[in-house]
Amino acid sequence: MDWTGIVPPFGMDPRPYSPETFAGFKCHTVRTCSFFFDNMSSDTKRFLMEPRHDNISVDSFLGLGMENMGITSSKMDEFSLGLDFSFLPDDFGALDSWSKQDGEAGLKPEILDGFLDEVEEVEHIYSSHLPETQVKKEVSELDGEPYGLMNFSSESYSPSGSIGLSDWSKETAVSHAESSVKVKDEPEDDRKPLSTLLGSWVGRGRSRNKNLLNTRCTRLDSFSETKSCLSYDFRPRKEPMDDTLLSDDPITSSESEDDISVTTIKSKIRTDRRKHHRMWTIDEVVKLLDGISHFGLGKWTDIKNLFFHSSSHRTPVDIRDKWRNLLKASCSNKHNGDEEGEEKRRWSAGRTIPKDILHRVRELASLHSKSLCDFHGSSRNSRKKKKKRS
DNA sequence: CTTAGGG
DNA sequence: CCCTAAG
Repeated sequence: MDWTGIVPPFGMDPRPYSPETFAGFKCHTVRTCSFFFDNMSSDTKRFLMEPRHDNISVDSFLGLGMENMGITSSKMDEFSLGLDFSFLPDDFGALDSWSKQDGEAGLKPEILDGFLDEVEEVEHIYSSHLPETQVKKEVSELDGEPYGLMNFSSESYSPSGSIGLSDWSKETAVSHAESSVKVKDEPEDDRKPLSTLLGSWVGRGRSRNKNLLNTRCTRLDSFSETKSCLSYDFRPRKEPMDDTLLSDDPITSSESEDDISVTTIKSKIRTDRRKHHRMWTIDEVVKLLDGISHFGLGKWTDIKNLFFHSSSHRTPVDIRDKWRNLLKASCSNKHNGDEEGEEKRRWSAGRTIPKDILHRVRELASLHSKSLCDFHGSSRNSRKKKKKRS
């Protein structure tokens, strides 16, 4: 097989596994199996690798072949911590009955659905990289297998329509094939080491570009790392979402994933990693102030879309919080007589906000009838905060 | 979903 | 930065 253009997960060499068998079914050829395996989502891999037990360390699998990439196990810990396989049941009775070619007994629909989604994604990847004839050939090699993995045609279930891991994989594959990961209109793009990047991939996805992505994570807010959001979470944070990619997705959510199953399966393993703290730059603050003067107070989403569109971080809430802090600072800092240059220097040290900025803050605040210095901590006789919207 | 407010 | 309650 020609490996060109086929990108193994996370830059791993595609061939270290060479599993003759895995997932309980035999592979006709190593290359078929290996390819199939590599392009499978991690969830599916694990599902197949560990049909009965849920307590095998993910690291032990993910670490496979990673040593020669200089990825330490501690870094892999960071990576694996962010993964949530909770959508899989604790016992894999479904698979057991399935393996006995019993499609009915003990086969929980939601489990099957989830698994079929994965299979679909595998098929998706599969067909996206191979000529059709070759696909059919390869698939037919698997067809006769006892588990009949590929026997489930895509019409045997309603496609979830979720963007899915497959799309992300394709995206990544393409980018890697072109040996250039495009970061669109993100000037302050700071490339992070792989460990950090992995950490970003698996961090909480919630509220990241939520206004753009919520179509796929509908009603799953509370479960940041559920299956449906996995693909969402899996994106590098620095990578702004491609609007075209989003908009051309006809089906907007995987509502079929009923809350009950998600809720019941929801894991206790909630990796609660905070978003990386990003210092606000002067430029960002200026943009924020410009946004407020443009839209007025409270139009955080508008401000975000117009002035922070290229900043994939900085959610409307972030912007609002920053304004809150600026307002507070403008109050406490209003009796400051430092000269300009000194302020700028200290700003870079993260200490003081330039006076002109605070001036604008106060200006805007008074312009919008926002009483200054009425924050809880600022004055001891904390007045009631009265807000007036335009 | 978007905002406001508290932590 | 996070979470939650309100519209």
